[in-house]
This record gives sequence, C-alpha cells and structure tokens, in this order.
Amino acid sequence: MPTTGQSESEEKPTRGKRADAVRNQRVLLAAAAEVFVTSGVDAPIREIACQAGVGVGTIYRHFPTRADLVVAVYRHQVEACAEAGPTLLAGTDSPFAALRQWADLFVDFLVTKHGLAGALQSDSSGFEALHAYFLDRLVPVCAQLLDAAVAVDEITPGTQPYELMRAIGNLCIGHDPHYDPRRMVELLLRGLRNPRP
Amino acid sequence: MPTTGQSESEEKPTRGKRADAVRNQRVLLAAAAEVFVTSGVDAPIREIACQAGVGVGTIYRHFPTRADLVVAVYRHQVEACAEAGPTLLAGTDSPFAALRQWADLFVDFLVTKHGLAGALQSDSSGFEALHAYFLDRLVPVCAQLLDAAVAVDEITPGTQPYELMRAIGNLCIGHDPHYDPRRMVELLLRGLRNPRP
Amino acid sequence: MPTTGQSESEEKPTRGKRADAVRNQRVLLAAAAEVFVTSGVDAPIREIACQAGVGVGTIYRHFPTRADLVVAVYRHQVEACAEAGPTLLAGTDSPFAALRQWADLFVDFLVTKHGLAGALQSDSSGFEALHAYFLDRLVPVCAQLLDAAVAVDEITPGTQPYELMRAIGNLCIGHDPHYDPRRMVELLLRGLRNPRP
Amino acid sequence: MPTTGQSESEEKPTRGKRADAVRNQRVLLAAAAEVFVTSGVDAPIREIACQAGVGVGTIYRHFPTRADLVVAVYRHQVEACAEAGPTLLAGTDSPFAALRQWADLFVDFLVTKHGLAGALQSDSSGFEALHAYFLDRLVPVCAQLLDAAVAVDEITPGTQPYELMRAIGNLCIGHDPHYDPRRMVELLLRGLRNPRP
DNA sequence: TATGAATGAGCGTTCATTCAT
DNA sequence: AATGAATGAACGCTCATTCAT
Repeated sequence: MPTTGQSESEEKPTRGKRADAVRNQRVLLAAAAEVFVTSGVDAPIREIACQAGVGVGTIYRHFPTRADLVVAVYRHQVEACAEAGPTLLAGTDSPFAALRQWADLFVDFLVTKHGLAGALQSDSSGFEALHAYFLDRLVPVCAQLLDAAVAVDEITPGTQPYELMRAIGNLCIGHDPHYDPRRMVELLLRGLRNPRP
Repeated sequence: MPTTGQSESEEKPTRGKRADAVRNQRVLLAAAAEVFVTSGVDAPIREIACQAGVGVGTIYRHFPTRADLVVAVYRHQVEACAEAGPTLLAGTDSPFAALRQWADLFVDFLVTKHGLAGALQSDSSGFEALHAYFLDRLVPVCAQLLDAAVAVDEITPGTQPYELMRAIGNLCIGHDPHYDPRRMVELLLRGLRNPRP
Repeated sequence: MPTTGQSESEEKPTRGKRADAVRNQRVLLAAAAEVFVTSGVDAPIREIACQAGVGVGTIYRHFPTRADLVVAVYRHQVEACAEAGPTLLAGTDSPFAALRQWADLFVDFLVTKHGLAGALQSDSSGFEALHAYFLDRLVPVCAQLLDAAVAVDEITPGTQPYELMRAIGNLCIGHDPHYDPRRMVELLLRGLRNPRP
Repeated sequence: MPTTGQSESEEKPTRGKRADAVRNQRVLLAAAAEVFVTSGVDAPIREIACQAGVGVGTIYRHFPTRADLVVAVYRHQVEACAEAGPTLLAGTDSPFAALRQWADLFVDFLVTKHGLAGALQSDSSGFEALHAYFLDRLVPVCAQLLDAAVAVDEITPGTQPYELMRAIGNLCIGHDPHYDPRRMVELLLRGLRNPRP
C-alpha cells in the first residue's frame, strides 16, 4: 500500500453529504493539473488555490503535503500505466516489444507533465510519498515485463526494474527542442537487447 | 581538504597584493565545492559565504552570478574532460571504446558533484552561462568521438552529440544506493552500437 | 493616537470575518502614517510592519507597492482637499481668495506629512501611482480655481495648474524651524496677482 | 568659516610634492561632478571612484563624508554665485533687479546639478556640512540684496534671506518637462515686490 | 599614501504554513 | 468544513565603510 497520506478520498465517492467534498476534490485536482502544466509541480500552493477558487487552507486540508497533491493528480495516469503492463504483455509474443510499448506510455506520461520527471528524482524532503507511490505501483509492473523478456532470452539479464525506471524517468527531465527523450529511451532499451540472434 | 580539484586557481597569479585575493578565491571555491556537495548548486549564497568564513559581498565580488561560481568550481574538471576526448581517441583503435571511456569520465565527474547534473538541466534563468560553458566546451568533443565511431561503422549514425550528452547528464541525476548511473549509461551506449558484427 | 486622519477606513466594510482584516488595515495605516512622520515615506517596509506589530507579509498583502500604501495613508486628506476646492470657490466673491485658502489647505496637508512633499517630487520608480493619484485628483481642482481667478482678472493668466501645484509642493519640502513654507507659498501666490489696482 | 571638514586642499596648490595630491583631487572632483550629473549626488561612492580611476579609499581619504565631496565639487560655482551678488548690486540702480539676476544665477546653478537641490533640503545626516557651507556662503549675499531692495522700497520688508534661499532651492527640485523652476522663482520674487509704485 | 578586498547590515520580496473566524 | 489573513524565515542583492597590504 502506498504511503501516500490520504486515507480515504478518491475512487469510491463514499456516501452521504461527502458528495460535496468529492466534488471539491475534483475541482482541486483539475486546478492543480492545470497549474502543474503551466508552472511545474513546484508552483506556489497559492497559485493552485487561486486557480481552484478556494483558499489555501482547503488545499492543505485535502492534501497535507505537496506530494500528496501530485500523487492524486497523476494517480489515474499511473494506474493506467500500471494496468497497461500485463495487457501489453498478453497481447504480443515478444515481451521486449511489450516493454518498449510500456516504456513509451511511461514516457508519454512524463513528458506531458512539466517538471514531474524532475520531481520524481528530487531528494528534497516532502517528495517521499511521491516516490513511494510511483515505485510501489510501477516497479512490479516493470519487473514483470523485464522478467518475461529475460525468460525468452530477448534481453540480457541483470538489469533491475527500479534502476530501469529511474533511468527512463531521468531521461525525461527537461524540455528542450533539441532533445527528444523518446529517442534516448529507445537507445537505452536497445542496450538491453540480447546481442544473440 | 575540499574536493575542489583546482590546485592552481586562475590564469596568471598577477602580482602585488593580489596574492591576498587569489588566496581568497581558493577559499571561496573550496567552500563552494563543499557546499555544492552538501546542498547542491542551488545552495544559498549565504551558506557558501558562511562556509568560507567571508561575507556575502565577497562572493558577489568574485562571482557576480551563481553560474560564474559554478563554472569556476568545476572548470578544471570540465577542461580535463574536454582534453581527454582527443587523447582517448588517439590511444585506441576503437573510437567506440574511446567514447565509452570518455563517457565514464564524464559520469565520474557528474556523479561526484551533487546536484550538478540537475543544474545542467535546469531551465531556471541564471544558469544559462553554466549551460553555455558546458556545451561549448564538451559538445565538440563528444561530436568528434561520435563521428569517429560512425566513420568506422561501430555505431549507428543519427545520434546528435548534444542529445547524447544531455542523456548522459540526465542519467546522472540523483543519488541513490539502488541506482547506478554508470550501468545505465553503459546500456545507453550499447544501444548506439551497430548491430552488425 | 496616530495622526492618520482617516477614521472610517475604506469603502464598504463588507461583511463576515473581513471585520478582522479591516481592523488590521487601520492598524497598518496608522503605523505607516506614524513611521512616515518619523522616517519619511521611504521608510523600510520592515519598520512599518514592526510599528504595526505585524509581519512584512501583511503589509505586502494589503499594499503590494509602496505607492499603494502612501496613497492609502493620505487618501482621505487628498479627497478632502479636492472637495474643498469647489466649496471654497462657491463661498466667496474672490476666486483668488479661494485659491489662497485652498493652497493653505494643501500646505497644511503637506507640511504635517514628513517627507510626503519630497516623495511627490521623487522620480524614483514605484512612486508613479502616487504621482498619478495626486495629480489626477488635485490638478483639475487647482485648474478650476486658477481659471476662475483669471476669469475675473484677479491674476495674470499663463500659469498652469500643474506647475503651480508642483511649486507649492516643493515649497513644503523639509522641516526647519527657520523656514515657514506657508509664508513662501503666500509670496508665490502674491506673485500671481494681477498688478491692476 | 565653513564647517566643511577639509582643512587644506583646493585653491592654493601648497608646495612640495603636494602637487601630486592636488592633481589627484582635481581628478576626483571632475569624476564626482561627472557622476553627479549622471546619477545624482546620491550616486554610490564606488561609481565615483571608478570614474576617477582610483580606489574608494582614496575618495574617503580626501572627502570623509559625501557632503564634503559635494561641497568641494560645487565650491567654485558657489563662490562665483557669492561674488556675483555685490557685483550685480553695484551695476544697477534697482536692487530688486539685481536680486532677480542673482536668483537667476542661483537657479542656473541648481537646475544643472541633478539632485543637488534635493540634497540641499535633505535632512539626512551627513549633509550638515553641505547645508552649512551653502548657507554660510550665500545667506549673507542674499541678505545684502534683500536689504538693499528694502532700503529703496522696492520690496516689502519682513522676508528673511534664509527662507528665501530655501524657497528658491526647493523650487528647483526635480526634473520635469512640464515644470519650469525659473518661472516659479520669478513668481516668488514678484510676490516680494512692493505693490505701491 | 593609495588601493580595493572584505565586511555585513539592511532592503525588497516571496511563500510555505498556521490558525482564528 | 472552508477561508484567507497573518506570520516570519529565507533569499538575492547593494553599498557604505573599514583596514591590511
């Protein structure tokens, strides 16, 4: 279980007048997503509150730490990414091809979120929850893909899922017209490939 | 002893009482290097001044912008790295091997400097000078290595030196016992390799 | 009690917990007025915050720029001065007498505010709003008085309201027991007088 | 005697190797005058030192306070202005006309010196010497002119030379295309005029 | 005597975070 | 539960001034 910090919320609307709160959460998340795109995940809390039309206190109530907010904002995409792993694996004969497609999804996700990749590497306190959630959720998926590819001799064994994910994440840091993360990730994956025919 | 690395400081020592200032520059650079390791290259100027036992004004006198300071701190290593390129190329039959060794030097450099790799990707203003210096100095070297390797068919053409350097730099972001940048860079370079035997 | 002069503060008191903030605004304005007397309108923001017993952030929240604060502190007096123009004009047969009385009010206002007259001449950025407010509000009033006096041949035409106001303002700069701005303004106005018998 | 603070220097080149120092003073004064025009009399000391091509210490050695420097820079003009008083008085039948001409000289002087008029009113510590010098030197001259005009019934008695000078000085504060100090000073002097023919 | 390196107080400004309403 | 006012630490930066060389 992720050490996110939000105990309930999300997913199940629960019942009763909670509907109010749930609606509010949605507004908050939408606003945060908006601001994250514009100003990065380090944007001032007040900017997000303003965009959502609420007070800063409301943000803090729902998301005690910045990481909680980031996690909540991207939870759906992370879930989607996690679920895509097994699906891709099931839909092809080549686990390596599945890995490549999965990496592509992951990259898609990261590059469209301004600064998210950077935040994932940040060792500044307050992002542990973010790290924890991403890793808890995605490392097992990546492991499954790697293992499968190793099992059919498509790639050389010895690469850990965690380091591969970090590598991919790192490669997605920064926006630059002269730098295409996807190509570099492709290179990285090619490096995994078993040289044997 | 601080890990500054630059033993002789700058240019001609000039003459006269400048000896005082020159000595101070050393102290400043040592302190900055120290603090950069501890708190990253974004560390408050005050912290550096404090570590050096000087006033903030002294820092500003010697290094008007933060980038000036960072460049000064790492100039020697960058120069060494730049000069190593041609040397390595001359010392081997395989340009790809030379590239690998060069990348290793570059990685050595980056991973020992906490936060430097991150700063290199930072798009925050005030780091342009830093970017400029690194790129001006190292991209040509990297280009030479890549071209040579392409020329002897060791690697697939089409990868730009700039993107390769950024990729390597990115891979070096973050300190983590479970993540070894060197291995990931190795993977990346293997991905460049021409599949033909 | 501070010599702020504004007793009712701002516009509609609005409702709800804003009462708190409104009260605070009063404290802020009183403190600022106090400090302006002591240290001039260039006084450090911190000093004002300290005098008010609040954090600097509170000042910035209410008055984003220094000019905003100055304008707020003196708004009531400026308004009173602006409204006095037509009133005085209506209450006398001699527009020149009205002008003299009006000038007296203006001087009263300026000499009791240490440094305000100076700030009005300051060309330092950040005071544009202050200039704008004073001029927008008072120049038309002064113009009306001048025009009326010219119309009845009490004064020589050709003097612009703006330059007259600046002159009066300038004459009020500085505190000095041996210098009475009022007398000098009186001289200036006498200089406007039509030499006709 | 002015309480300027510089005991020797200036005027008499003195003798011996002092020639060196005298030459240096000239350079300093020229530089200061230059900078005062550009950046006002509040310009950073370092800017003046830089313009003069000397160290800041040298400035401080010669002119311990900023006022000392300002006084020295403008001493010649002040002297000229002081000496013009009696001369003008001697050259005309109308002391009032002389006063007007003298005021014109004074205004000429002040308006060509960016910020000098302002500095003259500044009550910030460190400008006492400046005040003292200007007043010591010019008030008697102004008094002579006023007395003479009163004596021949050209102007109303009762105006003190000090307040008149301050008034004129004040009217010269600020640079503004829509404000002509000379015209306002003319108005002020007209106000002194005895209404009877 | 001249230099200019060094100092550090001080200023404007931002923002995460708390808490009374 | 929501608000947003208040707080104050922290940072970048500028200069007046001192003093070792």
